Order: sequence, then structure tokens, then C-alpha cells
Amino acid sequence: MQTMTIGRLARQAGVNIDTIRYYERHHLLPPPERRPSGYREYREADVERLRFIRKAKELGFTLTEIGELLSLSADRGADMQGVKRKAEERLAQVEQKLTELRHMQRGLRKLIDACPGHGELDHCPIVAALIKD
Amino acid sequence: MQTMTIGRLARQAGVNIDTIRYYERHHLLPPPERRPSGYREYREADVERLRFIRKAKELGFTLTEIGELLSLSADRGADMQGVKRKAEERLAQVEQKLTELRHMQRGLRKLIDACPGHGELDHCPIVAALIKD
DNA sequence: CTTGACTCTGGACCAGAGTCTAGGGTGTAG
DNA sequence: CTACACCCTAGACTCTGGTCCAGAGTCAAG
Repeated sequence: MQTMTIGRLARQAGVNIDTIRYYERHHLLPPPERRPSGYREYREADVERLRFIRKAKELGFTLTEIGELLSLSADRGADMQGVKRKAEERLAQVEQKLTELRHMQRGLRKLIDACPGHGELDHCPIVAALIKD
Repeated sequence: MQTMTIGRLARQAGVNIDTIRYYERHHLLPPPERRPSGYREYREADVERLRFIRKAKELGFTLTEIGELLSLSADRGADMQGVKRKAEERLAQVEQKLTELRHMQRGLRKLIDACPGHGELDHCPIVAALIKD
């Protein structure tokens, strides 16, 4: 089977070498085989695993959550339920945040529309609304 | 005027006492009056300010950004132009964040909808999608 | 055989946003 | 007056997600 060193894996997966070792220390990557010299030897599956991590990070999962996802998906006895539930939890979080941001967006837009954009600050509706000291 | 100690302010605003002192050091809260003993004295306005900070934090603003937001009115020499521009910048940021979150939302939703939620993990579309490029 | 690129380890360091500790002083109810 | 809760300061520590470094060993090309 074809193997590669850590530098090659890093380039293939588009991450820093130190990040790979960091993930190993934090159990997101299994300890790899070693050459007699101590060099780590990686396989294609490790590239995939790193891509999994990157993808999940883009979806806003923390490394801890990703670790859970990975062990769920490694557990060949498990079924899809756990994985789907995690994704649903994450979706709920995202949607909560969306709601709050839309609220903020409406508030800001209203203030901006009400502000003439010139004249004394004392009459500025934005200042009035934000800092009622 | 009614005043309160730091502990009371902390309870009212739902934050840690140390967080209040931390915010003061980082200029998110103005240095409060002091009793002769050195105890800080806060007013109702400080509760509001803390709530504002908490809200903005929940929306993903950094403390630095919140500081700028709060100091919009400190610049008594400025006129509305600068303030309006800042508010517009914040709005742009909010909208940027909305875009990112909608992207996550779509990604997650697609995966969840495709996943039957039971059966062998080998056929799980969520796992498959996270690995694929 | 030498050179240069690569890898190893352990540990230091970073930003951001707090949180906690030690060793004191203060306020107030009983 | 005595508890006891509260407050003060400076500074150390936490966590996340890495990144960088020194000093040493390894590998491949010329």
C-alpha cells in the first residue's frame, strides 16, 4: 500500500503540518504507523479524514463535535441515527443564530434609514437609539 | 440617584463580576464612580450597557467591534456622517454573517434531508458528504 | 559525502474572552 | 463586637485552535 509522509499529507489535505500533529494529540486522527526512523506514515484514508474535518469545520462544528462525529462514523455497529441527530442539533443552532442576526439587521437598517447622514450628532437617531446614557 | 455595587450589577446583567472588571480594563465600560472605600458604584445605565454588550456578543461581534459601536457617541465633535457610515459597516458585517450562516444552513439541511436516519452507516449520506470533496 | 529538504520531540507562544487566586479591606446584621 | 458577605488589586490561569521554535535525526540527489 502506498504511504506518504506528514508533509505530503499536509499538502494534499491543504492543512499545516502542525495542525496534523495537533489533531493527532487531540484524537481526531489515529496515531499513524511509523517508519523505523520514527517518521509518520499516512495513507489515503487520512486525506479523507482530514477533508471530513475541514468540511465539518466549515459547517461550524467545533473540534470536539467533530471528534464525536468521527467516532460515530467509525463505529461500524452504529447506525445513522446518531449522526443525523448531531447534524440536526447543529442546524438548530445555526437557525437560532440566523433569527437573531435578522433581528439585528432590521434594527440597523431602520436606524440607517432614519439618519439623514449630516448635521449635529445630538440629533442623530442612531446615537439616540444605541447609547441612551 | 440610586447606585449599586459590582455584585448587584453582575446579577442584574447576568454576567460575572470579573467580566465587568475585565470590560472596564478594556474600555467597554467607563470607569465608574468610587465610594471612599474604593468600591465601584454603578447606575441603571450600566445594566443597559452590559445587556447591549451581551446581545452584540451573541450576534457574533468581537469585543473590539462592540467597543467601536459603543464609542459612536463618544465623538462629540463628529457629525452624523461618520456615525452613519459606521452603522452601515456594521450592517454589512451582519449581512456577511447572515450569508455565511445561510450557507451552513443549506449544507446541513441537504444532508439531513438525504439521510434516512436509520440503517448502516456505510450508506449514510452525511458521512459520505463530509468525506467527499 | 555533502547539501538541502524533510521530520522528530517537547514546549513556548498567540489572540480572544474571560475566570480564579491570594491577601487584604469594607459593610452590616445580630 | 463578631460574623459573614462583599469588595479591592495584581497577576496567574483556562480554553480553543492552532502556530512556531530549537536542537536533533533522516532522506535523496548530485
